[in-house]
Formats: sequence, C-alpha cells, structure tokens
Amino acid sequence: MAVDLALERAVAMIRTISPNPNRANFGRCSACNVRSLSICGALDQADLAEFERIARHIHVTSNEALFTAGQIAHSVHNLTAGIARLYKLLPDGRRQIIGFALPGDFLGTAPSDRYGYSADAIGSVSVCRLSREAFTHFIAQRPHFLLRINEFAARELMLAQEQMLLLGRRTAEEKIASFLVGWRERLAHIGDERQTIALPMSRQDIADHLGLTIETVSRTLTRFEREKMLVIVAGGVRLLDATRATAMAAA
Amino acid sequence: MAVDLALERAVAMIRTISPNPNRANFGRCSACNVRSLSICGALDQADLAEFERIARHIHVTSNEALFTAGQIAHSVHNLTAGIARLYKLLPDGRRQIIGFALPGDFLGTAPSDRYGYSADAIGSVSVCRLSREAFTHFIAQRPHFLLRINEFAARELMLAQEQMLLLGRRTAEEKIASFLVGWRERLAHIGDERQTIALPMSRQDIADHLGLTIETVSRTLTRFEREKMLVIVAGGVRLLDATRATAMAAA
DNA sequence: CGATGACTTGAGGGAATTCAACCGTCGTGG
DNA sequence: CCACGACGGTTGAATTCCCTCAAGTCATCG
Repeated sequence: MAVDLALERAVAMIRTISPNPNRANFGRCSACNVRSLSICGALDQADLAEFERIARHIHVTSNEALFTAGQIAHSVHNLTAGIARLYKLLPDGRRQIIGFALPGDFLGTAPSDRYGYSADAIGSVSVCRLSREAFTHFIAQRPHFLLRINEFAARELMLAQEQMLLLGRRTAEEKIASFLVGWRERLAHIGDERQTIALPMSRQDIADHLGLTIETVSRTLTRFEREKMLVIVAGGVRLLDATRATAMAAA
Repeated sequence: MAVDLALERAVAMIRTISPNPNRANFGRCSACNVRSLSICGALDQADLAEFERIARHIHVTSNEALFTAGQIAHSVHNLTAGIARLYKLLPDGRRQIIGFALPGDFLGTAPSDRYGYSADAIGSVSVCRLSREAFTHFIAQRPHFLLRINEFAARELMLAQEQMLLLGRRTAEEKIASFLVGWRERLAHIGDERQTIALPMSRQDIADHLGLTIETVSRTLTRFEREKMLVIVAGGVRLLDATRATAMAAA
C-alpha cells in the first residue's frame, strides 16, 4: 500500500544518499556517495586511492554486530549506508543507547585499545572497515585529515553533552520531543528532508536512548498524537506542529 | 583543627600537583607542573616557547566564570590549577553539570564558534588562555600536537559515554557510588591518592552532575555512612568499604 | 491459522522528587 | 561578644512521575 511504499523509499533514502551509484565505480571511494559527509571529505584523489587500498567494504544485516564493547579494537569504521545503534550494557542487561550512527559517521574515536561501546545494525548497514594500525599510519602523515577527524570528534562530543542534559534534566515528554526534533535535523543533514520523520529504530531503542521504558515512549507518542502534535505512521511520525515540538525541546 | 588541616592539604594538592614551583620559572611553560598531564605534554622545548608566547595565565576566584555557553568562543583553555564546573542550563534554570575539569584538562574541543557549555571555578582556578585563532594556527603546523589533542578528545568522549549510561540507566544509589569511585580514580590520575576522597564541589553540584536532587544525594550519602561504607568528613568522604562501592558502581 | 514479535493500553506501585522544617557554621555588625 | 542572617547540608512527610506488571491489539510469517 501507499504507506509502505513511502516508508520503503524513506528507508532507501537513508541507506544510500543517492540511490543510483555508478555501477562501474561501485565500492570505489572516488564514487562514494557519502564522502563529502564523512571524514573522507578531507581527502584528495591521491589520498583517496591510498585510503581505498587499506579500506574494506563490509555489509551487515539487521541486528548483526559491527563490534562489541570490551573487544580489542582492531578496526575503525566509517558508516556508508544504513543506521547503527551504539550502546553500552550494564552487567544485569540494562542498556543505554549512546547514539545512532548515520551514513557519513565515523566510529573510531577511542582512547583505549578496546571498544568502549557496542555497535550493531538497524536494518542492513554498510561500512568501510580499516585496521586501526593502518589507519593510524595513514593519518600520521596527513595533518589536514587529522584536523577533519578532530572536527568530527568535537561534533560527537557536543551531541554527547546535549544528550547528558537530556538524560539528566528533561522530563519524559521533553525527551521525546527533543529526540524527534534532533533526529529530524540529523536526517536533514544527510539529505533526507521530508515531512515524515523516519524512525527505523524500535520503540525499545528509543526508550534505551532516552533513559525511559518502552511503555512511556509509546504512551507519550500516542498522547502527542491525541494532542494533534503529530501522526504516528508506519516506520515513523509525521510532525504536524513543529513549533510546539521545538518549544518542548527548547534548549 | 586536624580535619581542616587535612582538608587544606588536600585542596592544595589539587590546586597544584607539586606544591613548590620554582619561583624563578613561575608562570613559564617549561616549569609548568601539569604539563605532562596536559596537551602540552606533547610539546618540545622549542614548541613550548612558542606556546608560551601565545598563552596568557588567568586566575579566577570561586564561582567566577571562565566562559559562558552561547558566547563567541574566542579562547581555548588549559586548566593548570583548581577545579572547574562545566555545565549546561535549560531556559527555566535546570542545570546539568556535564563534567568537572581537573588540572591538565583541556577545554577547547568544540565544533562551532560558540561555547557549547559554561565553565566556572570551584574554588580558585588557574588556566592558560589562548586565542582560538592563534591556537588553530599553532596546531596547524604541529601534527603530533594535534594527535595529542585528539587523544584528549577521545578520552573526554569516553567519559561522556560513561556518564550517559549512568544518567540513563543507573539508580540513585549506583549513581553516587559510581561517581565516588570514578572521581577517586581521576584524582589519583593527577597525583592525589589518599584514603579520603576530596569533594570540593557542593551537594548541589553533585546532584546536577548525576541527574538527582540535592536531597537524594544527601540522603544516599548518609545512608552509605550508616551502612559503614564510608565516613562523611569536611570537604569529602573517607571510603571504608571500597569493594562494596566498586561493586555498586559495576560497569 | 497459530505463533511470534512490535507496539499499545490500563492499573497499581515505588523510587525519587517536592515541599517544608531544621541544624550547624561562618561572617558581620550592633 | 553575641545576636543575626545567610548558607550548605540534613531529615521528614507527602506527592508525582515514571516504572512494573499484565493484558490486549495488530501485522507478519512459517
């Protein structure tokens, strides 16, 4: 039906920014459709060729792990398509999703030789995987690239700080509204600007991201719908009153 | 009395790692007692001289601001003595302390030209202040320095991720225990290893860091004391049962 | 179709907050 | 010298927001 078609298109949009990559160049960095969004945006043709030599394309399917917290961090990752869930677990199973990674996001900024969090796929995901060793060597002689990585780390840090404010000091209602508004912005940043906000992650994922339970997320969303702030559709929500949502999210 | 003397020594210890800087070299980077802990640890004598040329020493007293969220970020800061409170505010005054900065910490990793959070002094604080412009220029030609900054950003990010887990998924009891254990580790890292954990910040600060109220912090600490896990002393706590505290904090 | 999984909805409970009072210390000024 | 208020902290009682537990709906799929 129509709804599903729209959803499918939305998901496809997220998976790859431009849906028709040149087949001949498929897999080649120079034809990468998220290059400008990613750390690789700072590389010229020569650098890119070398980068490509040390990178490996990996595809993982839904709920498959990219890496797991505590493991030796042999690789760094560059998300090229799909969405990943980044999370930490407590021994008793409680989970905190520290973020969702979108195409262009870099997963490799870590202070130790072990992954500080786990990452797995929400739907099918493609990444560039590089051995940390090769990557370290690569950046060592390319200061401008390092600068770019630094910018990415800074942006990630800022998001983390926003999230701390949300987790520590916002009500459930504010958390949901902030999440929707922030998520919409991030989708817009990668080129997905539609009225309907795609929510490919589950309610449980949202709950674990906002420090809530699945029931509270569900209840709050349906209340927002009752109050005509949004409409819940398959795979996402359509924002009717963006002004009110933004006001609730007020930084 | 004895308690106050011990406290004073503790505070002095935090303020400056080595209490007797060479007077002749006072204020000189080469004599800086937190250099090895800070980003400047990656600089050689020549670099250090240049760094010193663009840095300015600033002292601020208790509760004075270093910078404020939203302002144009003209400067970056390097904490050399004392402790700073880093926080974000909501329009209605709710506050989230995103971290406490210790000597050696670098405050300058930001993706925009505006400060993403506010910083002010807990007790008296000394910082090296550099214009962002000069700093950017400085790092541009020193890749190894940039690498060091990157390591610092990565560590900060990891701390932020830990804090998200704490804020989103831990109980009040676990939050307090985790905070005490983590804080003790950080103090140890800068050379302050004593039985008594110095807590120079107020109960309100702790509450705003952990996403709790001041009453809950107070109640939980006194309960810990009743249960013989610790003793509350002026300016800090003395940990009696570190095993239990660590278990509560269990990552 | 029966089973399974994602989500919703309702009723009741509880952890932490809110509201309020109180305590001890410190600095100030009458 | 001490009365005083301000301030940081503690403690108690009542409230509330969100969680827990439980049931029910709906779509998907073997």
